[in-house]
Parts: sequence; structure tokens; C-alpha cells
Amino acid sequence: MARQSSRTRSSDLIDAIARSLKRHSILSRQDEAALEELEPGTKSLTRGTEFVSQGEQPDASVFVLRGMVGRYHTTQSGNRQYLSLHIAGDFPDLQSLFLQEMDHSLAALDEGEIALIPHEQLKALIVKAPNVATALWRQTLLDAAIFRQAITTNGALTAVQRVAHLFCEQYTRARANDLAEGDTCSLPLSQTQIGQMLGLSIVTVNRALQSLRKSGSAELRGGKLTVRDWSRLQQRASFDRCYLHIELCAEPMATPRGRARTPKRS
Amino acid sequence: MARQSSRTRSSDLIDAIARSLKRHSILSRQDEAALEELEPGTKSLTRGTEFVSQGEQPDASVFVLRGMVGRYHTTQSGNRQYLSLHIAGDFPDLQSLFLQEMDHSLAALDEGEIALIPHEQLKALIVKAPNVATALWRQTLLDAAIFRQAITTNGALTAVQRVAHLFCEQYTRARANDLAEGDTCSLPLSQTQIGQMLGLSIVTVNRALQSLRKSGSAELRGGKLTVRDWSRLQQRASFDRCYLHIELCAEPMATPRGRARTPKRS
DNA sequence: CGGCACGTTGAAGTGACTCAATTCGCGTGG
DNA sequence: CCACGCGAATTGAGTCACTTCAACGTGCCG
Repeated sequence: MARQSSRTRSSDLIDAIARSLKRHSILSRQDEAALEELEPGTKSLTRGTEFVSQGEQPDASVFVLRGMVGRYHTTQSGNRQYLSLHIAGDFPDLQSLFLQEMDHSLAALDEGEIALIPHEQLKALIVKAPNVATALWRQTLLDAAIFRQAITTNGALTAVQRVAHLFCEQYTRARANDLAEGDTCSLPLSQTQIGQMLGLSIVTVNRALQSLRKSGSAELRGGKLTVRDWSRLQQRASFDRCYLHIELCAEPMATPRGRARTPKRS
Repeated sequence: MARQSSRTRSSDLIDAIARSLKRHSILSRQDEAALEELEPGTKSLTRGTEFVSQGEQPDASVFVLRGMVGRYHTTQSGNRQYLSLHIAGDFPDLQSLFLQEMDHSLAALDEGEIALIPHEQLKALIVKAPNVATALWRQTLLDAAIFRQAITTNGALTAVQRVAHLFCEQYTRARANDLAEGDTCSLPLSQTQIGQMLGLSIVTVNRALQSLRKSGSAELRGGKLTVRDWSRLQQRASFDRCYLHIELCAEPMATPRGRARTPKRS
């Protein structure tokens, strides 16, 4: 948990955090000043590293700087069920700020880097900067909306639909976080992991991927997702991005309504 | 949205809200005083009434006083996917405080009554009483933990396990909210609705219920769930209540650690 | 008494699972 | 440079849990 002291490096990091919050919330100059006082540590992760475990009581929350992070339950039979994926700009673990014990684990799905923000600093920040507090709260609500969608996806869609839906969600989120390159974004999951995410066997995942590839909708190769035909993909998935609440969600106390950001599609 | 003016009635209502928050969070005398200033409206609901709809932008949040409330997505094909169930003492809709547009709907599953707390009052309260703010935030995090578990339940369990798990969760939550009577609690769902909750057909639900009934684990009759053999039920469900975080979760700024409440089992 | 919603049952169909073998991609060491 | 090993992807075949379809039973209310 090496604390990062380099002046420039640390302010880059805080910029990244501020930018992330400003995607959905409006921060005042005072809020941004309060953010400056954070002193997050950073940590590099290799693919597969579990850095928060079910049952633990972390004393810091995580912000993803680079790479992809997965949350998962470990079932009594030892199987893994992925719950959500997180990319650079996400806070995958704000819940540990207010719930003592982790009910799931977090691991890097890729080589990456995270920032660790001590809970005491976050709690101080929340008192000092109420707009940051609501922005972080909102962040946890956005996560919850994604969880709810996963319930529906896993409960009501066929195998191909589920895979297509996962692709739509990841690609849309990547674009919203400025991480997509044209029709491509990073998705470093094995077919086994996709299965553990969607409640499918590896064989079924494989056939679903082939179906999407052969129909020219999208393909996954070498950890990169390429969207070949967005509207077809979206259609096969019954994807409706409203649950992602990508538009600016809310204003601070008494401020003119924000312009809705509508990121262009491929 | 009739505002409730009767003095005594209104203070009962605020007591209920305070009691609910104090199940997991510690409130100071000032916090409780701030709560007193809420002026919630109340609303009676008949079975089936949808009172918040997907796409709306509510200006009040809901607190359940009596009865059961269900959240659900309506899929593009018109099907319903239930996401969570809420009982007296729950806040099923805090997310609308910070996310403009509803991505799901809420309906009464039973005859019941709700309180409606205007968002402006909640936002004022949050500024004035920081412990209430974190308590409400924590409440939304508890909801999210239940959503996550639903992903795993629907993704990794068989039909009988899913129904058993639903029973375990509802019974445990009912006990935690002082709503169980011995080995019985209210669960006013039709078999169709259970199917829409767990991603199963009505036929499969029916057979799963029979299996649980015949093995003497639990039975559902006339909207009442009766647990016949808790340890067997729990076992069939692979239920582990840790995700419900029923123990007191956290203290206000610098206060001795709370005693963990461990509700006895049947 | 009739209608209706809900629950129950049987039987046939199917999407996804398991099992098992083969292939591919790629790094490693001889 | 090639043989080898290993994890991941692919393919085929048989099985099973759950679905769909369809009929019938039951309790309640007008």
C-alpha cells in the first residue's frame, strides 16, 4: 500500500478522480479543492491478482487507474460468479466505506493499476465537500443500476442475448469513459470468465461468440472487443442503455440544469 | 400525494423511519431532531398498484409502512422481471434522489401503505444531519448487496435452490424487521410472480414448491411463508446471510463500537 | 350457478450442460 | 529452429433441467 509522494503524479491522479465524478455530477471549485487534499496510494496489479477478498474489512476504497477489475462471489461449491466489471475511472469498492465486511472479492482481470483512498480521508472529504459526497453516493447508485440489469439479463435472456448484452454494456461504458478506440475496446476475459459472468457453460459461450462473429455483429479476439455492426448487436441483445444513466445526472444545490452529454455512437 | 397533517400520526411515521435507520446505523440526538422536521405524505395502496414507473422522474422517495412492494424491469417483450422485494421499514426508492430517471418500476404486491418523503426535504436533511445521510447511503448499499446476491442466485442455482434461497432471504429479512411471527412471515406472491423473480416458468416454480413442501422444508400458502425446518431449507438454498449485513454496520464519527445484534433463529 | 384467477398435472420439445476429444496459440527450452 | 507443454478455444454427441403446450382442479366472488 505504498503511498505515492511525487507531486505531479499525485495531482494527475486526483485529476482523474475529479474527471470521473464530473462525468455525472457537478463539482464546485471548493469541492475540487477539497479533493486536492486526498493522498491516495497506488498499486500495480498483475492479471489475476485478488486485491480485496470476501470477509475482509478494508480500510481504503479503490479507484481504477488502468486495466480492468472484476467483482465476484465465491459460491459454497467453490465456483466463481462475476458480478460486475470495472474500467479506468470506476470506483469498484465504495461500499466498503459504509459496510464493514466484504461480501464479495475484487481482482484484476488484466495488468493494471489502482489508487487506494483511505476511508478516513474519504469520510473527512464527505463532511467537507457535500457535492463530492453526493457524487460518490451517485456512483454507488449507478453501480446498483448495473447490478439490477444483470439480474434481468441473467434471468430473462438466452445465451446469445446475454453475451451480446455484455458486449453492448462494456462497449458503451468504455466509450463513456473515453476508453474506446473507434469500434474497439478492451475486454480481457476468457470464455470461461464470460460464462462465470453470465451463468453459462464455456461451451455455450463459445457457440454464442461464434454466432455473433458469423452474423457480423461483434467479435472478441485477444482481449479486444470489436463491434462490427452496432445496431444489429444492440438489437440481438435488446440493449437499452437508459439504465447506465450516462447523461449528467444532477446538479449541486441550486444550479441551472446541466446540458445532457450524448456521446456519439459508431 | 395527500400530505399528512395529523400530529400524532406524523410522529409515529418519523419514529418508524428512525427505527429503521437505527437498525444499521447510529443516530445522535441531533440527527433524530432533524428527522422530526420531515413532513412525509402517506398513501394507501391496493394490491397491484404501480406507484412509480420506469421513465418517470419522481420528486419524492418512498418508505414502506405496511405491506410488500416489488421493484421490476419491464423487458422489451413486455415481460416482467422482479428485482427485489421490500417490506415495512425499507426504502425501496432512494435512488431517485440522485438519479433523475427511473430505470425500473415499483408496485404494491399486497394491500399496504407507503410514506412519500419529498426529495427537497431529504436533501435538506442530508446537509443538516450527516449521520442520517450516511445511514441513507448505507441503506442503498444494503440494497445493492441484495441485488448482487440475486445475480448469483439466478445465475448459479437450480430451480429448487432458487426458491429455497428466496424463502431464506425473505424470512431472514422479515425477522430482522420484526415482521415474522414465529416460523411464519408474509410473502404475498403468486407462483407466476415467483417465476418472474427467479427466471423460472410457473410450472417449474410449482414443482419446486412441492419439493420443498414434501421434504418438510418450507411451504407457501395463502401469501404466508412457513418455515418448517430452517436448517434444511438453508442447506438446500446454500444460503449464507452475510450479504444481508444484518449486524449494526457502523458508528457515527468517533463512537464506541456497537454491540452486534444477533437475532435468534427458529 | 358461472366466471375467473390461480394452482396442479402430464407430456413433448429444446436450449444449455456435461463429457470428451481435438485444435490452436504461444512461450520455453533443447 | 523445432519439439514440447500448457492454457484456451473449438467441436461433436448424449443427457438433463427447464420450457412450452394443454388440460384439469380448486377456491372465491358476483
